[in-house]
Amino acid sequence: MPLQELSAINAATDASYPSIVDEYLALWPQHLTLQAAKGKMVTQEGDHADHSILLLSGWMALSKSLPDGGTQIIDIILPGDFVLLGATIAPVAACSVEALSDASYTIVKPDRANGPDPVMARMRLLMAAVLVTTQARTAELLLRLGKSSAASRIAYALIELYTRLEPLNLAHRGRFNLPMTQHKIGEFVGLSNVHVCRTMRRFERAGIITNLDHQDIVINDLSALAEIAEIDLDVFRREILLRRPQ
Amino acid sequence: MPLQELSAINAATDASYPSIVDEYLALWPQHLTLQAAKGKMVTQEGDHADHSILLLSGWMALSKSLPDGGTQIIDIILPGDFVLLGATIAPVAACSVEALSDASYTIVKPDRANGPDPVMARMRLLMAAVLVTTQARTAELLLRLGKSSAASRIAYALIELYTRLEPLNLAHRGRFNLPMTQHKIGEFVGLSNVHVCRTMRRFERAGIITNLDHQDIVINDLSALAEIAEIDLDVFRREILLRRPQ
DNA sequence: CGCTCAGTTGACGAATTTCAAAGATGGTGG
DNA sequence: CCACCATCTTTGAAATTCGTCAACTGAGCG
Repeated sequence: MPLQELSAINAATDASYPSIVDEYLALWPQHLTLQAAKGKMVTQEGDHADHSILLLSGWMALSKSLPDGGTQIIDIILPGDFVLLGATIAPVAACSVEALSDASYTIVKPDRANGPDPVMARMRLLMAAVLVTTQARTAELLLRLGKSSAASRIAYALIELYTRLEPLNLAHRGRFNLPMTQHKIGEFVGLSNVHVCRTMRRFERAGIITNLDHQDIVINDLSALAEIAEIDLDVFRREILLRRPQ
Repeated sequence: MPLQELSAINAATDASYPSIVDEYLALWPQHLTLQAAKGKMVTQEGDHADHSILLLSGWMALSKSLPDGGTQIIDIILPGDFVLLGATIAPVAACSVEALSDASYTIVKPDRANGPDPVMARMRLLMAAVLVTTQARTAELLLRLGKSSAASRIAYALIELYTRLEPLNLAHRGRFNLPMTQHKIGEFVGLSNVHVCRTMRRFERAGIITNLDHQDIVINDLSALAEIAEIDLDVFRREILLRRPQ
């Protein structure tokens, strides 16, 4: 990736810390900020892990793989999201975590959230809020993989990402940066890269989306996309978006 | 369902309360036991709900539906499992809960687990343990729906259920009661009922499973099934099974 | 310039769904 | 007890969706 784009991404994400990140960092002033370059596996499935990751900027993917090599992305992680890698009961990562773009993050040890201290209680509440929405997203993705066509699933993925990026100020007027190859998108929605390509080209020829230089996507007709995805946008926002406690 | 079988099921499940249920009920002696007849929707997607369900006996299914009517089962709920219907932050059920067999359950209010009281802390730990394994199962199912063939997914589902039922004393020597129609199995693994039928008949003709009167299933060759499902049974048990805290 | 990697497109084949019809089963009411 | 009914299972045939293979293009980078 050219240095120019890199700094552009960082500028955008630095400016967009969601409020939950601010609050977390305030609750834990001693935090350490870590960096991961695009493509780096931050955690491998099976690794020992009893901590969580709080993503500060950039994109990551939570994924699982079959022995034969097939990989499924379970969830796309955006700034402000927690990843619960493992619990004290089961200190083994069930999923891999990979940086989809250059990213920065911080580690959350479980002892930061277990205890009677009111700061810890607040931490628990913040993390619970993120985890509930993560579960909701995963369940929704499962529904899509089980019951929807290729076009519907891709339309759904684009809307999910756009809807989540908008309140983070990472998407404006339908346009956002999508740091995923068609192969990765396929791993997310359960399709081959070839079929992802065909379907997105069809959307593009229909004028529904525009694909600028394979980095930026523009959704020209959100309601058309929502119809293909079988989404009621209002309901969707209510269910999928992160609600900050209190 | 004939009365005979009903009492047989109840006898089996009554005898098999997992230890977590015992502990929960001891922690909360004032609990109320509720009943749900087979087929009853205990909770509808979209309902107001800020509580959890603890299943005491029988089977339930957690599911989501598309507007066009397609339904995907997100998770099969067995005795001892919690269902987190909604959080205080978002008191709306993201999923429906349906009784797959006659079942008994109890409601867990959030105020039973939020607080500094050591009993509540213990409750939090118990619930967290169940929720972590639930998430692990959901992620694994997502991987299967995205990347596996029909045969592999069905083999996987059978092994998942068998593996979970065994420590509950609800499965013995490969045999267990499966209170799901082929249509429901299809909703679980993302296939049409017709293809579920074809695939299971193929397993049966290969001698891998036996289907007794459409109620009881016998896994004759677990390792063959594991190979089809691309599962390492030891790893699988470690990752998927409920670990009780401490 | 030549390399690699990602996107694009066509042709073909495999996996799965849908449609349709024929058994099987258990429950219900006469 | 029997007849009827609804639901579930089973099987075949046709249609559809999607994956694989293969070739070509274009952009970025050394």
